[in-house]
Amino acid sequence: MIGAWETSKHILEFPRAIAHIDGDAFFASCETALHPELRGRAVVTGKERGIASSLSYEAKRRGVRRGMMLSEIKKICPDVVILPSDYETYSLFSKRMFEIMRRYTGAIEEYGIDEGFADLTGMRGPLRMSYEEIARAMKKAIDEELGFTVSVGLAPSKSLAKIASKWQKPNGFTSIPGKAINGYLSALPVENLWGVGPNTAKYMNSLGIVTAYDFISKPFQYVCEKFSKPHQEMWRELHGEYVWPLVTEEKTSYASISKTKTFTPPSSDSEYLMAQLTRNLENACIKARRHGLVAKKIVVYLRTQHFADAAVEAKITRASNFPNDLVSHVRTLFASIYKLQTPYRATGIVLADLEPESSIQSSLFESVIRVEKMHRVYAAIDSLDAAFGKHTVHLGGSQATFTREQYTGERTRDTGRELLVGETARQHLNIPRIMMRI
DNA sequence: TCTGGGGTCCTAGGACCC
DNA sequence: TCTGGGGTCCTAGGACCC
Repeated sequence: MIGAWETSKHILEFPRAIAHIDGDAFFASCETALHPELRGRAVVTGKERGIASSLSYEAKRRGVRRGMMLSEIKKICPDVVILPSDYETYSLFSKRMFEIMRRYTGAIEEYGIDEGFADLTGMRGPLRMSYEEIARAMKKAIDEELGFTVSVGLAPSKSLAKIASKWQKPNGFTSIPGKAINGYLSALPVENLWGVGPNTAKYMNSLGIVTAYDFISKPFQYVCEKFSKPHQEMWRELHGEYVWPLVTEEKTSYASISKTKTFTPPSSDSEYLMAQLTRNLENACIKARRHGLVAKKIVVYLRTQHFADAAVEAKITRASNFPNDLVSHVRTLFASIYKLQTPYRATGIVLADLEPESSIQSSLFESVIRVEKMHRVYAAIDSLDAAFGKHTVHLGGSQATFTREQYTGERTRDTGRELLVGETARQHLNIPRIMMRI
């Protein structure tokens, strides 16, 4: 238990200096940096989804909002430039941003593609600058080298640094020292806090807590009675205590890998839904193989038109990242939640309880030869996909999700075990449509 | 924000064990 | 066999983030 005395002593003697760096309209800014002729124009990314995912400030000024339909955007802003999101390219900008940040401190958390934290504590001496000077220098270097601006917040904790970076945007710099906290929080609605979503906001309002200041004014004891751990921690963070540490290790692994797909119109055709799930499974397995992970648990879920999700999961006795190993589990799970006559609008697969491939020792009872063979088969599939596009080789079961132009559309008798090859690769390599049965 | 896709963490409650 | 207490593990579901 942390007593009040201990807490405040900690704050007074050793306040942290946490900077939060947040890219301004990051995706749109990357595009503008690459294509200077777009400067000053309304730029929107998200073409592939049909809705705006990132917008330039000019687009915002013209009334475009995140999530807006592209057709609607064209109406209110006819000269808008609409681009597909190019994550590969944005990742390169992101990488450069974090490299610049690391010049000032090694303690960097890459929180998202367009934002991160830097712990500047202890760097005043070595850099011969105040914390504010360091944070400003960091911002200046990023702005100049990336070709677009970021907004920076400086505060004693992560959640306050987040508030600070959002305080003035774009191209903002805001510092919230411990003494100034109340001033910033008194006008801030609780729903703007990091970690407070619509449900918690509603709950807080029902307790008469409307602003962030209302929240931190409550005694800690009260907060412990009414809220669970994350919001108790948030209360301390907002008081200027450093509670949530920076996660500075590079993310090397995943807790889970999921793939979902929404389709229109909704469908209640079990064969079609199962085909979608098979394709979700193939996608998830591709990612798992790329990261050298195998799943011990698999989750299947279906989303109805009304967003009432149904999900079931199963343990996998033999951890795997091969779709043909897992598809029978998917079929069983699907059958247990699928309801006749119910239109579904999306399916999803989650691979969970992931472990490194190397940690799995094959049981004495299973054929070592078969496992070796599957590794070679999927190594070949992955390289064919790399050469001719994703899903060049796929299970017969996911056939129904592909368009006719791309594939022949024929039904296969055995959807679970046949590996089919896409037309382009077939013609180039002169291989049969049914590559093999496994 | 009438809703896309990919994640993480927390909690309550049940099963099961001494 | 009506009954006490405590621990651990697992699962389902909720909530939130970008």
